[in-house]
Amino acid sequence: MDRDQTEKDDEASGQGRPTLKTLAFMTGLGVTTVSRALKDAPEIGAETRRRVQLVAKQIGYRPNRAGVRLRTGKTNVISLVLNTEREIMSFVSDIIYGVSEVIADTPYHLIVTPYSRSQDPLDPIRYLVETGSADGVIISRTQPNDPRARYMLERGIPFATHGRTDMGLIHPYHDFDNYAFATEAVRHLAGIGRRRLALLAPPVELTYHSHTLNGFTDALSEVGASEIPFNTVSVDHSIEQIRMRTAQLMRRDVRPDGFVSSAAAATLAIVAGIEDAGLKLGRDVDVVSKQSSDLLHLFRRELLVVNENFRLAGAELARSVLGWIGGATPGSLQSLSKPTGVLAYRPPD
Amino acid sequence: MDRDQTEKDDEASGQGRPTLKTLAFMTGLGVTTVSRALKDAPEIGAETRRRVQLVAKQIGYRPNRAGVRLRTGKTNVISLVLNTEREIMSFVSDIIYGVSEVIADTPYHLIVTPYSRSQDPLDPIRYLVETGSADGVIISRTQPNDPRARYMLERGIPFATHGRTDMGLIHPYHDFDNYAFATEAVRHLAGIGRRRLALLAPPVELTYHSHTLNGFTDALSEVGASEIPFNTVSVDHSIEQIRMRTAQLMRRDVRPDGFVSSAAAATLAIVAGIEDAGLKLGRDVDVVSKQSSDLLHLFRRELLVVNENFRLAGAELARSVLGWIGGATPGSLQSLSKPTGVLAYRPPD
DNA sequence: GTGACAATCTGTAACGTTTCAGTATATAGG
DNA sequence: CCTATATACTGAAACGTTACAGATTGTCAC
Repeated sequence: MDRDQTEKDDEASGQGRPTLKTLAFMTGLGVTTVSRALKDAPEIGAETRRRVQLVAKQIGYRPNRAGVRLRTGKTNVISLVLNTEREIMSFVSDIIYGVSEVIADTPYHLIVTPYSRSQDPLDPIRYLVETGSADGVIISRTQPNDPRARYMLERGIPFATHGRTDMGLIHPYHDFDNYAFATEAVRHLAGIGRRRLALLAPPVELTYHSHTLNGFTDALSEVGASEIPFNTVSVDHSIEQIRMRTAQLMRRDVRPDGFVSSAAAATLAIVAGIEDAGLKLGRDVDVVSKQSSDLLHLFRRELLVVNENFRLAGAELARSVLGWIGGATPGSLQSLSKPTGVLAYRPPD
Repeated sequence: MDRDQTEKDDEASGQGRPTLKTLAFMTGLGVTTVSRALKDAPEIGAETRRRVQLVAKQIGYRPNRAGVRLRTGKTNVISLVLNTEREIMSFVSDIIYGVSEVIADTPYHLIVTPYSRSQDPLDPIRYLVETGSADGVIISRTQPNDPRARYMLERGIPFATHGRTDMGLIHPYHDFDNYAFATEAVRHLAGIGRRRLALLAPPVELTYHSHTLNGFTDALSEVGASEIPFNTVSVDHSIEQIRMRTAQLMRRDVRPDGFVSSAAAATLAIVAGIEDAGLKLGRDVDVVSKQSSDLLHLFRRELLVVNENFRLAGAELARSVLGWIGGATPGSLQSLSKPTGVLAYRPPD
């Protein structure tokens, strides 16, 4: 009956990962005190605080995530939700790096939550919310009336969207100014004498479709050019389809002498289609394209390009989510990035 | 003094997420029994087991990850460790999707652990291992003598490498057969009359550098062609540098009439460099390139390409790690993928 | 010397899970 | 009828953390 209290402390100096108990043992303090000292609670003596923090640093103490998560519900996780087949390749890579960059010196981890073909985009969101798997969520492929944003807004879970919604609801977002992109593209094409323009737009269901389209048509009437409809394909279509449709279009009597393309890979297809029809880029037709990495000018010197920085988008989105988690007001966490360093430039003939 | 026992059960039917306690309350069983019934433990009656599992399914019970992790140490997390600036773009995206595909119907989550410029590649690994943040790890940019693999092998944490090591240690890996790629490339070039070949190799420190180089030189002597050294740059160099060096090389007296390139983006730069020097692809020189998405043939019809499937690599790597976690022997979890559907084909003049 | 009060520190309980060491109940063996 | 033994279930403890409700000092006013 007398051996029960000496063994109670469980060899707190053991070789496993240090815990609060280890620290308590080493400093001679209680676990509670150590816990509070580490988070600068006010009722801990200044010297004690310093002492605890010193020891903690020395032995490389790191709070156990599972312990914190179980006790507080805080996961220290940001989830990036991605569509497995429709997402642009460079987007995935750059946005991940952008997010990483921002959360690097925070306790946050980035988890990637994919959803695949034919699955309801709401599924992964429901999963995350129901299982409380993340403190914050980043979604892309945002729609004007986005059920995911609505859902998360209702449950009060912090999130940020890549692209805006149009539901009269306020939430953090980061968006590229596709309206500005389209207008600048059209103006530039008009400036070099192009009059009949076609737009390879984003898929209709996404918000930036209308942004792009509005910019395109507004600028068209501003410069007095006309539109050659090209809405049987979007940037979501396969390379082959876009190529084929472009070739078809270019063989018509009234064919475009200028293209505006919302994605780099699609632009490759457009150019291929143009050349399939026996026409020449820069002579018969000019193409302005968005790109996210500086490669299109290697493809064809004649291409006119505008840069969209996905890495920046990732960083901005991460900042927004963290801001919301940190208590900032959602309305203050919205940002729009202007077409940067418009590289559209035509080499002299 | 009498109100203390009735409230003890904590309103287990409450509206929060269902827990084992909720299930225990609903079935009238003990928490322990429910826990064991859910995992098909032998000492639970057949009917009880079915009943519990039915109720669990009905109310959508999902084990709390933090609870499991705290109790058992199992994180149900696979970590993909990536270099933030050197990783190939399409690699990141495809490998993530490949991994996702495999872990989709497992309880595993994918977390991305980045490391950046000038940081010791061992840092993120140490972090993961020390904090016990993952049950399994996937690394890329594998070196012949890879400290990361050694480290994880020592600590007994399951991992898989993209690319092989050469340390006499056995561990799961997935690799593309770059030796075969290089030999096939050289043979093909020789077949169309090319005699002086240059190789744009992977960075020397990575294992697949020597695989590629060996395949290249072995095939060179086999076909009796000669090498034009081009080792001042690797696929890790910037587009601009590769372009410039290529142009320099092509202006020399003895210049290559064939290139083998280990990466698609680098190939763009090589072609640009060739054209900078006033030469023509397909006439003065041919280029064989690896690619991971089917875009290079759009860039220049004359390009000869071999496909490497990163999505497959991701899936294979995930399977390996899960296999190791599941108790399989590391030696049985190695795979090598052959150059698939070698598209190297020369359009007739 | 007593009471009040601030300043510091501490034990206990709880988050949800699994494991350990049982406790009942029934069945069979002698 | 009593003891073994298998079957089916259960409570308590523990993983590491934080919140709550004290507990122990010392200081100061009166």
